[in-house]
Amino acid sequence: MLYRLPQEAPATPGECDTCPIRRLALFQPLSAAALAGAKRYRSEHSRQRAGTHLFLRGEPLEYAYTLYSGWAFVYETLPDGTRQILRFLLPGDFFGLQPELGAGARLYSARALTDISLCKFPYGGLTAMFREHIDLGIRLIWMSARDEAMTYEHLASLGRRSARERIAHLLLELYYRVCARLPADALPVDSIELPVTQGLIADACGLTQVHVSRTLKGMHQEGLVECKGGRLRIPDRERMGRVAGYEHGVTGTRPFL
Amino acid sequence: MLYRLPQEAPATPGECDTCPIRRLALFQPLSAAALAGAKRYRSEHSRQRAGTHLFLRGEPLEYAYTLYSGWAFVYETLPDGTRQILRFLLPGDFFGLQPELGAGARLYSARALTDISLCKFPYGGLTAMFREHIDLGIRLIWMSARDEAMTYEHLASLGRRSARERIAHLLLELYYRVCARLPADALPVDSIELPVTQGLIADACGLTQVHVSRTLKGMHQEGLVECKGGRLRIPDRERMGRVAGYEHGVTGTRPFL
DNA sequence: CGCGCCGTTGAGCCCGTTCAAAAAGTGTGG
DNA sequence: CCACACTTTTTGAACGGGCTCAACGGCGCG
Repeated sequence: MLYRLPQEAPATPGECDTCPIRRLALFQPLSAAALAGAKRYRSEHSRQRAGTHLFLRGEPLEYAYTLYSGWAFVYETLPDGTRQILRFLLPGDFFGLQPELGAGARLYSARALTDISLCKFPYGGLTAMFREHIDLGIRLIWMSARDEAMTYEHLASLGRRSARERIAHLLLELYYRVCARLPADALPVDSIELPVTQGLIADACGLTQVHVSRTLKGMHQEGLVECKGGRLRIPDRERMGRVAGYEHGVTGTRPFL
Repeated sequence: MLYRLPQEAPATPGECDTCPIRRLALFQPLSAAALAGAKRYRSEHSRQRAGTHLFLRGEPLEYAYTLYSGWAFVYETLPDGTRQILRFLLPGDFFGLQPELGAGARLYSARALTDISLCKFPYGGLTAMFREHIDLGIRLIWMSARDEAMTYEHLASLGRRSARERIAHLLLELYYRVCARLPADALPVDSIELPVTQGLIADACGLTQVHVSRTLKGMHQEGLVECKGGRLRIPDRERMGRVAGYEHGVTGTRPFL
């Protein structure tokens, strides 16, 4: 299945100064001059087909990445063969940075969900890059803080929310994250493209695919969501938010980029 | 309940240059000179009683923290009143950094588990501090990457591990994290002090206190753990690691600081 | 057309929950 | 040192949300 994502490939892929996702990405705070300098810490822009493994648990640490277009995900496989998706990656997301414990081996894996393109940053140059471009480092700190908050929300889901709450929460999150990457004048959109199977939803929510199917059917019958054929529509986000168990007034209804 | 923790308060609390947890903490990479400069971004050293709320969901963002002595935890309370513990905090841990979404309000809460002391960093000065002391920023980036990996492991627990696996995993993690904070010549220790009730274990593992009690009893009968009266002993860490579902050879048996 | 992946449906079971109550610690004040 | 209150842990019995196993239908693709 081929997904044409809202965020099209740029006219000149690999050229940071015209990069359409810079607003969301690591390089956001850099001036044009600084950008030119920082680019040498980046190896070539790379394209990967859907299904490609970007890295696997146990492999040595080589690159950190910025996802440029398409979808990907970070996951862990447990001894019994089950899988837990740890994070869905959307354009602009920075990932693959990991401390050099465990003999410098990857602790988890990452895989392309659609055809993607990404920027690669060799580990060897990272510290130097941050030292040379402090704003990059500061930007990364705040991006990490954002991602941490998002992961905490997932922890609360897996620990304390019911199946339907988890699913509602995940779909709503993905909806908002996708919207945040659309050009402002395209909003609001009625439905988004969602290249995510029920099996993947299950692996992200700590459920079985079978139970996701049943739950999703129930939610569909109540008019809460339409999630089929790679598209997602949430007729009433307010209501969906209540099902997802959002506390009113704090997170608001637009949790994360 | 009063817990005397292994890491005693230092002779001169608040003096960074003699700080016994610097090895693990944010200030680790700084030279003595840099340390003196960086200290002005820190407000006074603060002590709190067990049970104190360090911050609550919805409050404005004021400080980030380094926990100096004692135990604390970060948690979220869901609409139905249940609680999910997101992170246990041990001496040296940096926490409370959060992006300024949600109208600059805290998205989750933090609470002291024992009597604690901590260093407070006003939000207003953080960016300036990182800009002035690049090494601090870089250190924080790597600490965040470590914490992210640890949180991912928790996600995998809540999503895909059974009750006994989750509990084994959590206890083993806490065991190693405590050990990493003991002076090297005190190791190996037979048992550690663990100021954590079954209710807290339940809230961290996404279980009920009742089921934690039963599971822990079973594990005790098999000789896997002794977890009572605020002390934890793990007779056979190798075996415990297998129960926890560690993949051999990657994480090894010593996952995290 | 046939194969593989994805989603649906059904039946039965089990892990962990819920509700309830008692027992065992732990800290406080007389 | 004991009495009392409170928190933590234990134990029992019944329930149920989500899982397992299994089969079938639909759709895209070679």
